Amino acid sequence: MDNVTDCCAPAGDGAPPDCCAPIVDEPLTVERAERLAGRFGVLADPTRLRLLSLIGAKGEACAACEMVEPLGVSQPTVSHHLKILRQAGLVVSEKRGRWVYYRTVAQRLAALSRILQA
Amino acid sequence: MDNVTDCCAPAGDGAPPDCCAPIVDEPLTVERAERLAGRFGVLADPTRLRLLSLIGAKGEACAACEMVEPLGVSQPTVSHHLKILRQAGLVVSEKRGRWVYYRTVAQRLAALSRILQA
DNA sequence: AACCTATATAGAGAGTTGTCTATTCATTAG
DNA sequence: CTAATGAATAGACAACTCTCTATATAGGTT
Repeated sequence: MDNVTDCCAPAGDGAPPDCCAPIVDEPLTVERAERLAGRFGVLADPTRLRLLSLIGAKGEACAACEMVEPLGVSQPTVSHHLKILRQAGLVVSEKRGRWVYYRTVAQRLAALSRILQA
Repeated sequence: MDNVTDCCAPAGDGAPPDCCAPIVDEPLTVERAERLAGRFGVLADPTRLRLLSLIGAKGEACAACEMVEPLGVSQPTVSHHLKILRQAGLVVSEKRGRWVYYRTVAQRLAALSRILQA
C-alpha cells in the first residue's frame, strides 16, 4: 500500500507540519537532514527523473507498454525505479485490465519544491 | 572560480531558458535528466543539507570555525562537501582575514524549487 | 483449466560516493 | 623570516546504488 508517511504527507491529525519550512530558515536536525537527503536521493537518478517526467507529461502512463521502450532500459529496471518512486509517494499506481498505470502526486512534488524555496 | 554554468544560471545572452520548466510539463531529454539528477544528487546527502541549512540560517558561516564542530565530521569532510556545494553554485565563498565565509545562493535554490513545481 | 503476458523479485557485478587519516598549500601573525 | 593555523588535496576503504539476467508471481484470456 505504498509508504507515504513522511514530512508533508497528508497530516491525518490536521496539524500542518512546519517540517516543510525551507531548508535555509533554520538549521536542520540530523534526523530531518537524513530524511530529506533520502527524498532528494530519489530524484538524483536520470532514469527516475525521466519516468517522473514521462508520467507527468502524459498525465498517466503504463509501466511496460509506455515506459520501457522510450527509456531504453530493461523492464526490471523500470519496475525497480517505479517502486522507488511509489515508496517515495511521488507516483501512485492503479491496475486496470492487465496493465498498471501510474500518475504523479502533485502535492509531493510541491512539498519538495517548498523545501527549496529561498 | 566555481562552476555555475548550467540550466538556470544567469543567462548571459538574455534569453530566459525554458529549461527551468517543471519536470512534469514535458518528457525530459536524456541530457537534461542527467544534468538535473546531478543537481539533486548534491542535495541527496545529509551532511551537505545540514551545511546548506546552517549557512542559510546564519546568513553567513565560516568553514572550520562554525561548521566543523556542530556537524561532527572532520575538517576535510566539511571542505569536501563545501566544494561540492560551491561547484553546484548553491553557495559562494569569500575569504576574509584568515577564514573563508560562505553564503547561500538563493537564486539557485529557487531554480531547483521551480523545477519541482507541479 | 491451461496458457500468456505484464509485473515484481532475487542475486550479482560494476561503478560511484562519503568518510577518514595524512599531507600539502597558503596566508596571517609575531 | 619563521612559525602557526585555516583550508584544500591525496589516497584508501567501506557502503551504497544502478543495471543487468534469470526467475517467480499474478491474474486476465481463450
